[in-house]
Amino acid sequence: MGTKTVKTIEDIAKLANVSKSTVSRALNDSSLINPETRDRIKAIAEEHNFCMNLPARNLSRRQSCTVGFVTHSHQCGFTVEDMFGLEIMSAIGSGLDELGYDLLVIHMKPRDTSWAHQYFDSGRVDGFIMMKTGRGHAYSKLLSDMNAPFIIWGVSEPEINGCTVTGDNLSGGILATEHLIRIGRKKIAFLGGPEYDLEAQLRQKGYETAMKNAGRSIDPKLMVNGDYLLDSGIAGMKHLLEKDPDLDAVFVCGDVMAIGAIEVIQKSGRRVPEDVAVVGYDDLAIATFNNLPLTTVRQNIQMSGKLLAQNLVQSIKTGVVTHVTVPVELVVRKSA
Amino acid sequence: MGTKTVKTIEDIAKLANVSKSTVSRALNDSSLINPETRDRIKAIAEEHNFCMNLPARNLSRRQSCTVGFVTHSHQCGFTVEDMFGLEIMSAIGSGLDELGYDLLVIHMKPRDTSWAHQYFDSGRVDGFIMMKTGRGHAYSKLLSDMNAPFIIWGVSEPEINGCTVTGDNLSGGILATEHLIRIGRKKIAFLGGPEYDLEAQLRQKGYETAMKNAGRSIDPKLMVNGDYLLDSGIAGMKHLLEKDPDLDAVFVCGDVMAIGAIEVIQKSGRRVPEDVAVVGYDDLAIATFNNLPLTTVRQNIQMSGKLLAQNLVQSIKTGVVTHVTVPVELVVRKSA
DNA sequence: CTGAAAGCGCTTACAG
DNA sequence: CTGAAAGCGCTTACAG
Repeated sequence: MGTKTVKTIEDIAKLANVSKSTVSRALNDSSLINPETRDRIKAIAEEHNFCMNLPARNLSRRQSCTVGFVTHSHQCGFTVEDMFGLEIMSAIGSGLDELGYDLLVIHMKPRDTSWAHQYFDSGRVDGFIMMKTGRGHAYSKLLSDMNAPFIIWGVSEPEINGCTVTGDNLSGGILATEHLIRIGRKKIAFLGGPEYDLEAQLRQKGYETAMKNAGRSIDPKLMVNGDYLLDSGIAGMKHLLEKDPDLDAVFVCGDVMAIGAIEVIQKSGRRVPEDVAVVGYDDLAIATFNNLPLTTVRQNIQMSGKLLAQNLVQSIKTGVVTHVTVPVELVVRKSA
Repeated sequence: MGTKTVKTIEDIAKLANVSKSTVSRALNDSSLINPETRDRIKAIAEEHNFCMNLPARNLSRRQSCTVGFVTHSHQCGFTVEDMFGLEIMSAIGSGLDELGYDLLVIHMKPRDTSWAHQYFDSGRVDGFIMMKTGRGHAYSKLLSDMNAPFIIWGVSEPEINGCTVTGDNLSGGILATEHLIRIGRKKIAFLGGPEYDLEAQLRQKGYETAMKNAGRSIDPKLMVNGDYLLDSGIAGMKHLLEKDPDLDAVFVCGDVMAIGAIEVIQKSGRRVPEDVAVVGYDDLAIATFNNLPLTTVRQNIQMSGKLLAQNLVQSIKTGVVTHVTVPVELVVRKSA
C-alpha cells in the first residue's frame, strides 16, 4: 500500500462534505448525481491523485474484471506453439486493457484440472482464454460444466461450446499455393500438419483448391504430414525429395517446419528459392530473423488478440457465444 | 460465477454447525482451532468442492497476492528484447505460482506513467516486475517514491532502489571468449552492445579478461559497438571485416546481432565456423531454430524467473532489498 | 478452542 | 439529487 493520505472514497467524502455514496456515484459517472457536485468531487479526487480500491469495488459488484490466460508450465524450454501463444497473449493484453479488464496468467500443471475451479469459483477471474491444445475438448467441457465463459484460439467445433477465434486457414492455404503457382512453379509439394488437426486440414484444402483452380492435378506423392516441430519438417522434406526429386516448390504448414525443410533442401545441394521455393505459415518472429527470411502466411496476431479479448468480454457480459475467422495475408520475403 | 450451491464460508458453517469464524480458521490452518473440528470442516469443504472467495480474503487482509509484470504495448510487432521478456515472464509465472501469488500483465503506453498508481494505489497488485529498459531509472524512482516493492531484471545500480536479478555477464563474456581461444582462434573480434549499457560493459570486460589471461593483446580495431538489433549486427560485422579481413572469430553480445553477423560473414565468401567462428549471447529460441544453430551463452531463464518471483515476494513481505546474479553457461552448437 | 461483532473499501436498493 | 444502511465474502481482535 502506498503512503498517500487520501486513500478511500470516505476520505474524499470528508473533503467534499458529502456522503461516500455520492462520491461513489460521482466517480462512476452515475446518472443519479448533480453534474456540478460530480465535477467538484472529481476535481478533488484528481487533485489528490485518488485511485479507488478496485478489489473492493469488484467484491461489491461480484465480478473481477479479470480474465485468465491459460498456459502450461514451460519447464522444458520453449516450443514454437509457445512462441505463438506468447505473441498472441501480448495482443490479448492490449485488447483487454482497452475494455478495462486485466490479464492474469494461469499456469496449469500437466494433468491437473483444478485450475478451473481454483480461479473461477474463487472469483479471481470472470472467464478464460485458451490456446487450442490436444486437450481442448476436455477443458472445454470442464469450463462449460461450471458455466464459465471462455474463448479458444482455434477452429470452432460442435464439441466446443465456447467462443472461438481462428485464422482463415483455407484462404491461407490458397494464398500460399497461388503464390507458388504465380512464380511459375510446376511441381508444388505440400508439407502439412497432423491429420486430425482441423487447421491443417483447412490449409490442405486451400492447397488443393488453388491447385484445382489453376488446372493442376493433385498428386498424393507430393503430400506428407508433419507435427509442426522442427524434426518433422526435416523428416517430411526428406521424404518428399525421395518420392519426387524434381519438385520445385513446397508449401509448409508452419514456419518452424519450413526452417527444417529449407535446411534439408540446401543440404541436398538445391538452392532456395531458385531450385525449390518454400512458403511457410504463421509468420513467427523467427521467420524474419532466420538468415533466409521466410515467405510465409501471416496470421494477424494483433487483430486476433483484440478479437479474443473483445468477444470473451462480450460473452462474460451477455452470454453471447461467437465464432470469428480472422483474415490472413501473404508476406513475400526471400524463400519463395 | 459458477452454479454451485455451496459458495461461501457461511454455507460451510451451516453445514458444519459452527460459526464462519471457525470455518475461516479451519481453512486457514489457524492454530486457534481444535484439530478435529478443523478436519471435519475441511472434509465438508472438500466434499462440496469449496473454493473460497480470494478477492474477499485479500480485501480483508489488505493485500492482493498479485504481482504486476510491466510490459509495453507491442503494436508494431515484436523485437528481440520482447522475446526474451516473454520467455522470462513465463518462468516468473511458475515461480509466483509456487508462492501463491498471481501474475498480472500490465501494458503501459509509451509516455504514460499512470500505470504505477493505477495498479498499486488501487490495490490490484502488491509489487512489480520490470525488464530493464532505457527508462529504468525513471520508473525506479516512480515506484520507490510511492513505496511500491519492485524488482528489475538488470545489473544493479546505485540509482535503482529496488531488487535486481541479472545474469553473470562477466562470466558470460569470459566463457564465450575462452571457447574461441580453446578452439584455436587467433584473431578474436568483439561485437558489443551500446556503450552505456552495463550488461554490455561487463560482457566486454569478460572478453578482455579472457584475452589477457591467455596472454593475448587487446586490439581496439577488433572491437565495435552495436545495439542488439539485427541491423547493427550486420553493420558491425561489415565494419569489423573491413578493419581486419583476417579475423577468424567474433564474440557477438546478442543472438540476433549474431545472426546478422553470420549473414555478413557468409556473404563475404567466408564459411562459419571454418573461416570465422561466431559465439552469440542469450540463447533465445531463435538460436536453435536458426539454420546454422548458434553457439551461445545461455542465460538461465528458468532460474532467473524463479528468483525474480521469490525475491520480489520476499521484498513485499519483509521489505528486504536483494541483488542476485544468476550463473550462465556456454552452449556449443554449430557456429563455433 | 469458539462465537459475535467490527472491519476491509466499495456499491446500490431504499427512503427522502 | 442525496444520505443512511445493508451487503459483497472474508479476517481477526475481543470476550468468553
